[in-house]
Amino acid sequence: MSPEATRDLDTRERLLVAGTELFGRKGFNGCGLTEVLQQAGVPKGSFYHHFSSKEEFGVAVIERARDQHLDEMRPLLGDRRLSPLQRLRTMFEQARADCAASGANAECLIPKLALETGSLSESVHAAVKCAYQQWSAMLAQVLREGQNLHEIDRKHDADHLANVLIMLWEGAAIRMQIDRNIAALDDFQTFVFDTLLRHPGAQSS
Amino acid sequence: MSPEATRDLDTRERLLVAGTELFGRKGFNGCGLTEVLQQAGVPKGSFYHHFSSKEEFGVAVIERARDQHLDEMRPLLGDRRLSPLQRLRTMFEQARADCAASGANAECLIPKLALETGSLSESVHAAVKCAYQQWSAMLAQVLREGQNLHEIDRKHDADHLANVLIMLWEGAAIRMQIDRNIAALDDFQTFVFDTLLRHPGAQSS
DNA sequence: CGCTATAGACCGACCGGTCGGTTTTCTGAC
DNA sequence: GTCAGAAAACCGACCGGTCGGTCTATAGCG
Repeated sequence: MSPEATRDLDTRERLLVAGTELFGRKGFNGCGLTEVLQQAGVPKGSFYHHFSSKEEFGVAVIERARDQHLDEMRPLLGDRRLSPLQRLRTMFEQARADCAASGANAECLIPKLALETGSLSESVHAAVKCAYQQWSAMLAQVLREGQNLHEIDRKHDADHLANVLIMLWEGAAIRMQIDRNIAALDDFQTFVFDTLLRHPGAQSS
Repeated sequence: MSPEATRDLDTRERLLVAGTELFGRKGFNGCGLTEVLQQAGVPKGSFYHHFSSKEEFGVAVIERARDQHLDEMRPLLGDRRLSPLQRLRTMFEQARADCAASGANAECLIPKLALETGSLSESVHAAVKCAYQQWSAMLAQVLREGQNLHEIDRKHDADHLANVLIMLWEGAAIRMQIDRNIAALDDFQTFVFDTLLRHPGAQSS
């Protein structure tokens, strides 16, 4: 990487890191640009060199969170040393651990920002929908594998089930944020892995 | 009711109606007081006679939505002419119809506002938790009845299941707001009533 | 009349964004 | 390698507008 690219990414990245943390905590409209800039240590003129508006910045924060989450999910869901069900469990346990450590992860941040800014722009809308589609597709693939191996109950259509799992996770994430503890995520894990996905006759190991 | 009380409630109620609609659409921080006042046709001095701050107003909006939702749920979940499962189905179908008609209902509005204002005050927090506890208790009671009648699968603990249903509904509500259609709520219905709650051997009618 | 409720001008703070100036980096000519 | 000019990136004072809240005056009511 050339020096100017390093400089460019450094400032921009610092902004995105600060935006991710502050928008996650205070919301998009609840946190002014000034605060983001202070935390990132970037003056206003620099900000507008990189992003044409706060809204474009918000889209970039969402896209970054999405891509990071996908990068995290991919190796976990693709780990062929484990069975499909184990891969799913590992992935959700990692997500739970992320939430326990920092209070939120991309799957919590993105819908939160989307709800708040949903009436603003098509860019936000498109970025969020893209995230959901990718998450859903990845989950559905692993679910299908598990069903084919008789490890996961075939009662539910895999695509439908993937959507349901994401919705349930989002609901649990809301409760976590409201309750300020991760009990809801534990409920999610228990429900999904101990009963919902359980194949009649499969071992729980 | 005395005339001044009518007068008092009229202005206050107009504010709460406007707040419910605008906060639901634009969020708490995304919608300024001026806009609420314009829609309600209430001058600023009057607003501050009834509410000491925007935050207190937000809490009142949440509490009103919660109580209205409970008032709506109660007769549906308590209708003994129907079986427990049918009562649940009717209630969620009514909620779905509310969302289809107006874009949201209390169960969508409350977590949305809670996420946005969660770092603000204990009052919001307390009001939201109270809502969840009441919804959950009501659902759990009906689920338990259905399980006792072998109408609803006993695989899941009723209290746990009530929490899961609420989380799943919240997740579906988020998707609805993001996708701008109610397909996610239909997925919720299909999943919950056609598979999840179905008692092995029970008729679907 | 006294109290409640309304009315709206006003306040300082904060908002997102603008814009002229400065510094740093890059590029091509010599 | 040096240098001059251009481009990229940084810098922060400034802007008009909006924000939530204050406060004095007035209207309405019993």
